[in-house]
Amino acid sequence: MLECGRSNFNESSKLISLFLAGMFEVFFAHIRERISLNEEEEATIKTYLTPKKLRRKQYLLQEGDVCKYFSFVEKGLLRSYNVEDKGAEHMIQFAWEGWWMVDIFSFLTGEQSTYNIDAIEDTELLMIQPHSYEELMLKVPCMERYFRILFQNNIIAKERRLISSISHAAEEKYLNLVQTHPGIIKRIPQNLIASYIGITPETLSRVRRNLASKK
Amino acid sequence: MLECGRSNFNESSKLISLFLAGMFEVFFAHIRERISLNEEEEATIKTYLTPKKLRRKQYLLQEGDVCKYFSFVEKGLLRSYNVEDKGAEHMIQFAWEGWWMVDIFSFLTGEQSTYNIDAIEDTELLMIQPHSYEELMLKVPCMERYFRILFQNNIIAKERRLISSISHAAEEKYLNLVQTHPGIIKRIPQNLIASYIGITPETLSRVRRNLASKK
DNA sequence: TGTTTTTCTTGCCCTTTGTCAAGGTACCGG
DNA sequence: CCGGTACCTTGACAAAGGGCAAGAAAAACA
Repeated sequence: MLECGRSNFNESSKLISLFLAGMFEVFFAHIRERISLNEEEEATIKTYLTPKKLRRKQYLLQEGDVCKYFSFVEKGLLRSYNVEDKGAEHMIQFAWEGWWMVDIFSFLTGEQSTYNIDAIEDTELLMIQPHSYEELMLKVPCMERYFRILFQNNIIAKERRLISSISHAAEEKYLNLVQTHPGIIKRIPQNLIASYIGITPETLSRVRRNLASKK
Repeated sequence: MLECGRSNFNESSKLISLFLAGMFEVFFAHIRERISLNEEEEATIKTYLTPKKLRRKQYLLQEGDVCKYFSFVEKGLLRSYNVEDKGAEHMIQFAWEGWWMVDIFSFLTGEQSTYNIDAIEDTELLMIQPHSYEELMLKVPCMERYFRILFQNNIIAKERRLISSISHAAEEKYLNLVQTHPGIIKRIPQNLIASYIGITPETLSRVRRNLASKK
């Protein structure tokens, strides 16, 4: 896979190699912000990743299945959520360019997931499986460091969301979200945002009306 | 520090060594559940840890200070919380035997903390400072793995708390907490538990009365 | 471009939770 | 053992948010 730099490439394989290079662009930019890698390590990492495309509304994981992929979003937008007995959906996470998506519990333990993951927009992913995840960190030890740093930052983000959730009323929770993720608002339907902050779509609509009239 | 196994120990230094061994008991048990260590590595790790005792109500961190310690609870019980302008406290985390406590954002960035951390019970800690934290992982690489695994599990726990928080009504949130941390209820005052799940002490009191009458 | 589906807004009413205040209970420290 | 502080419970009322239903607006699709 991905043997670049050979001399007898024709025009079409140049296009393929360009396509493949583009495929990892966001991914390695993200990693290089956190750790440094040499070319050999980059090449090794690539062999552990499986690219995949998802169309809008397509599922990556359904409740009851085991989460077999830790997925990096190169392009597009995913959501994870669970569904109550009564049918209500609760947004757990969104992931767009530069974010990972997974049910980490199911991924690590192999137990059935209670989450659903699907695509809000057409999406391009790089996926890694549980055994590859473990093996990659043994083969390329600095990836252990990368994931440790990734998780540190995720804990900070989750802790902030949690504080907002237990501390504030609907309006403040919404303003908080707009502030921390200004980009989110334009790409994600309002009813999903409402669910993400734990209020109904009607309440969010009213909150936004009040905010608009205040200004 | 901690050079054990010398032949000329007298009675009193035996007592000291026993005391010091007890001091790390919970800590190494916790680590050994996640990774394996040889004696040399254990000895190295010990040199990075500072023991500390806190009395009930004593502060480990106050809002506005920088969080200079990543603290492991050997014995006792800590809480972290922040305080609103109006004076309301919001519990962020509890930590008892086998848990770490820190404002990880402030610890990693050196920026001022918005958290307070204090002791609910008399507490014994093992603390590590930011530069030691980074250095330890370089000297004992499997500690990088340990923290990666620790953070993975913390993410799972935080995600569950978050789902409970955005999905459920007061009663369900309380039952959820009782189920995931049965031990918590006995040691932590009810008003702090209420704050932890984002409801008022009055509401929690009513929830508990309803639950008691249902049975 | 027209049609269908999804998403958003609004009004009305009801439930849940918060607020304030008072009184009781348990626990801690001298 | 006694007094004070912290904690818990209860009631009455207020406010915030949820549920339902209908219609408007926007987006997707063919």
